[in-house]
Amino acid sequence: MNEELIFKNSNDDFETTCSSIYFTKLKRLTEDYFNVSCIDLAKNLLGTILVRQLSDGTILKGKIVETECYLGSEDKASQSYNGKKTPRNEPMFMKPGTLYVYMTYGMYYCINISSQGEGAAVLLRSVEPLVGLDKMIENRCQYHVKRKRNFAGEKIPQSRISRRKFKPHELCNGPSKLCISFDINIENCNKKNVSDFSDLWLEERMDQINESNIISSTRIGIESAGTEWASKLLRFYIYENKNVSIKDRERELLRNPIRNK
DNA sequence: CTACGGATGCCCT
DNA sequence: GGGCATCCGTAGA
Repeated sequence: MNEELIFKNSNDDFETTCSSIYFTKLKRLTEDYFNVSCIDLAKNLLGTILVRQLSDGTILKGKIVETECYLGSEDKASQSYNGKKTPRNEPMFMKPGTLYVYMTYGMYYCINISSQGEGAAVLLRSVEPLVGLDKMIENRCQYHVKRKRNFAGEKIPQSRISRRKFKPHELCNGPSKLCISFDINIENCNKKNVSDFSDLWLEERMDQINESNIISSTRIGIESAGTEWASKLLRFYIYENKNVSIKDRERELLRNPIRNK
């Protein structure tokens, strides 16, 4: 549609297209935007732009392409199930638009945005990188440097770390990958309200997003909550977007049998 | 391509 | 002490 800009990375094989979003001043989402039901917010967030300003002034941008709902008291998979309120999940109960960042598996973060509804929040699962890909790669690489070993527990030689390459769609295709790429952690983002925070905010979408290109699917990694809640369609993603962490081919077929054959 | 196991630290019971 | 809204490398098809 609009003119496209080719982004080049220091790696030769690393390039991606980026729409004119890079140049456009988009409207920031204000508090009213977040004061809707969890499911509405999860769908509305698809296509909106996540913007992060790092302490050194670097701007990172990405389009939200995958979200999940955690409904609150009734939802067995939610940390706020049964009205459970703890120091950790308090942001889920704060006013809509509040960021809830928590640590999982001892080494990863996830970021949520609270919505209307007691204890309800939307998990941001995947983002399509648009601006600042170099910095995102650096953040992902540094994460490995910090660990000084790979995930098999072997030490990684420095030379190998610097050679590690990321394709654009591998940078933020998962809740914790996006937190690493965007340098989001508890200390710098938890409990802030996205409608009034200078380091992280959201901007209105330019894409046409509607029921025809949203896939509804089951949530990821919550099987232990039991089949009833694990099978509810509370995950939403943009159809045919490469940055989605896990695709649901069955649901895509149901939605669009002709296009998929 | 999918399946699987291990890392790792903190929260909550 | 159990479990976790994950990720990654390896093994095998």
